[in-house]
Amino acid sequence: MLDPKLIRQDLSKVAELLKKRGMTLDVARINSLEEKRKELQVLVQQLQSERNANAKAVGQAKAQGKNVDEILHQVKDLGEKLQATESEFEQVQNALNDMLAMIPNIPHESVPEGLKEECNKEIRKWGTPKKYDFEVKDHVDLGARIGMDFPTAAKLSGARFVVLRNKLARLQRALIQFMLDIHIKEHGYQEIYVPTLVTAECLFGTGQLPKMKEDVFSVNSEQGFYLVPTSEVSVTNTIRDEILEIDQLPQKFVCYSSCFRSEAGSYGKDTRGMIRNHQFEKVEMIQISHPDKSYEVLEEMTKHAETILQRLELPYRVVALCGGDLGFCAAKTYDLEVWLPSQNCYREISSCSNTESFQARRMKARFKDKAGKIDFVHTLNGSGLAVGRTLVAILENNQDAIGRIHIPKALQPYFDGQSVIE
RNA sequence: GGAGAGAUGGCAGAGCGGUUGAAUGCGGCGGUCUUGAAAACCGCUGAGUCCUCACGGGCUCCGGGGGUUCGAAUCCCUCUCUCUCCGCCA
Repeated sequence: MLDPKLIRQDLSKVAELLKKRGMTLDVARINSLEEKRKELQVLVQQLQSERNANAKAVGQAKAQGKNVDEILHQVKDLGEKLQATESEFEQVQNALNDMLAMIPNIPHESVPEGLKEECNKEIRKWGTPKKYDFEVKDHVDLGARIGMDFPTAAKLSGARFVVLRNKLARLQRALIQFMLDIHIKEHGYQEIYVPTLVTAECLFGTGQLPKMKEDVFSVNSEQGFYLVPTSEVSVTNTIRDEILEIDQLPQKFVCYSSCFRSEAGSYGKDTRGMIRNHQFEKVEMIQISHPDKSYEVLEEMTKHAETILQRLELPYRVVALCGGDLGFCAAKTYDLEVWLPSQNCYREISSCSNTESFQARRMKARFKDKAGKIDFVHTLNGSGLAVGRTLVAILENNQDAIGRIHIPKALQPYFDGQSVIE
């Protein structure tokens, strides 16, 4: 959520800045609602003040044993008037809040201009895609022989799921452990385990609701749970409604969890394989940062994700997303894209974003500085990494002519010291 | 699943229809004292929001929502969560 004060004071500037995303703000409607809001709020508070004064007068009169009929008569219809005004005010306020909740974050000034994917800016590249003197297979073909089982997954749950058997299941688990160990031991993150079934309130906090409702699965339960599309939802919401002491910052969490996405709106996209499944595993980094530090943190966190790819010897590039490609909450995002030989291109494997105070404001996550001044924290999140896609990348990049998979050195200790999946 | 108890400021804990945003204690901050520290004493110490250039002033919040009332932390309804006992269970 943007700062309501900013919206009030400089709406045209906000509208201008949002154009970078290709977003058009309904300035006229916001202005007229805002005007009404002000008028009604002043009126409501005036009436409330009157009511309070009267009630106090009654109390005092009674204490002195005086007759109160006269005061009571005077305030007879105040209640009704107040109630009517209050409900009108509430309506306007709700309408305004609903609009506010749908406005995306303002892009950082360093975000590349442009609305299309092609406008994303390559920041750096690491590694060189291998040359293969044979026809490369994609992960589906490679996986079929060694335990990647889509037919069975389809039997269980339908399209966009996978069953991993035997060594592939083991490989996935090794990757999770490997990533967690690096982030915990080398990058200083604290491991955290969280629920993957959460309330609507959490999803509002991290910005998936109300606008991105179609992307998340809701559970048909009494409690109205949702399945998290990323553990960012649960982890970031741990600080909802909190006022942290300044020395509690930064908070660095790493969390492994399953993630669930409905992938509505991506029909026909990546239908083959395990690039875009309804359920996938992810190791997620979250940082709760001081506002002054959050852009340093973003750089640092991106490097942390890169470390994993480097250790796994997977070629990748870092891309700064352009305005039009930014997620709803993000002020700035770096995507890490890993080389996939079968597609002959780089594909997203991690996304690191600074949401600044956008999520913090939605969830009232604040901190208190030394002087006692309270302000919103900045929240950042980054995949470190998407495990399923990492598995795909390892299979495809490390295949040989006879379809064996060579395990990267750094991962071998997590894989019983084995170097090959035959 | 059954029976009961509870939810108040950073924490502990009073208040159970009127001038209480809330006694008291602890903690925290500032000061006096001290070579320094401790102790003692004094003062301050919740969040949010609206109007205002400002000075100020108002409003909201005692787990969430609704109701009764001129007036609710206090009464009623409802939901959530926590605790105790019984049952069941990975």
